[in-house]
Amino acid sequence: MILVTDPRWLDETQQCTWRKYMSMHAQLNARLNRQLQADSNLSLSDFEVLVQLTDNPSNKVRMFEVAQALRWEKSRLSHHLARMQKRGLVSREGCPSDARGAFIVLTPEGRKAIEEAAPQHVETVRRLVFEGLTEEQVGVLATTSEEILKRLAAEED
Amino acid sequence: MILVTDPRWLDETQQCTWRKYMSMHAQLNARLNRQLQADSNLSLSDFEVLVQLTDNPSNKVRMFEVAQALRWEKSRLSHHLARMQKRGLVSREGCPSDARGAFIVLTPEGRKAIEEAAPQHVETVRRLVFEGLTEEQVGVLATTSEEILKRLAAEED
DNA sequence: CCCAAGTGGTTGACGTGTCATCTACAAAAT
DNA sequence: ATTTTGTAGATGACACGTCAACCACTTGGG
Repeated sequence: MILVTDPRWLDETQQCTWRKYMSMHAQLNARLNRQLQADSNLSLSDFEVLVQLTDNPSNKVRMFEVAQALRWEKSRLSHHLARMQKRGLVSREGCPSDARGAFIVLTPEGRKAIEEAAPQHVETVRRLVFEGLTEEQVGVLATTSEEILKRLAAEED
Repeated sequence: MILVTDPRWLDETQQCTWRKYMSMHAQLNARLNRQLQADSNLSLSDFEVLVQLTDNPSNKVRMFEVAQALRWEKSRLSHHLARMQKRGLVSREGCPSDARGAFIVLTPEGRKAIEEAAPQHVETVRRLVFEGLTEEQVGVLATTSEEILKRLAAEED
């Protein structure tokens, strides 16, 4: 029986925290997806793409910029946009200054969709997450996320 | 311009925290999946199922118990087990006391797979997550996860 | 100018997750 | 005993994500 802390393993607290965290996120994510889908016929991914478009005043962004912002693989974005385009949420437009490139453009329906979806979605996030946390807990969540992001970035191949 | 805090929206800090959190989790998850896949040819989901089996001394668990423990939809588990069975990681066995039921059984290959995968996986989690956090931050992560889990459970339809 | 290397984006194959529906059996109600 | 209701699990259709390979264009040496 080993009682000293092996630096290569997780202690009881860490393991328990890890399981709770993973379970929490999986369920939270599933819930948010279901809520969005049921109320607005959008997935969380659709929502994130639309946010990128509305964040930009021209409602028109280069694909690679969206991919960078969301840290999506380009093929994922390509597939996803194809589906969103088929549903009329976005359209594509060539880029004059770089013949390879493509703009993705928010359509009126896309705008309508996110404007209808946002309030309920945000309210769900607020109710499930922030309503139950103190300011300090929110602060720790932010710094914790930052720290992990830093480590992920540092190990980028 | 509204300066008072609207209880139905998120303030700047919350919104920023939320975006960081979501981005962090998405990347962390992707990284863990890639690491497992590359080193052990397992997905995170495979891993979680195998953990359920090794957690039980008989290495044999009823499907609905796994589904409950992981909070997976039964159809998801059914599909996933079909794929795992095809790869030889688990096998199925009828249940004598309930003719509808099925046991899922860890095969020797399944045991070998998780025993090889676990150390590297745990080390990756430790390095990316726990190494950078203080004990207190870990504690807050645990209580935060618990709080959100509580709220998810409370709203269960 | 030309060619090699890089970048923006697409495609196909395949594993994964959800929903709705279905079967077979079990348990409770009448 | 029969009928209803519920539960365990499978299945098919479809949305989603990743990987590897690809095409078209750009860029940066020679």
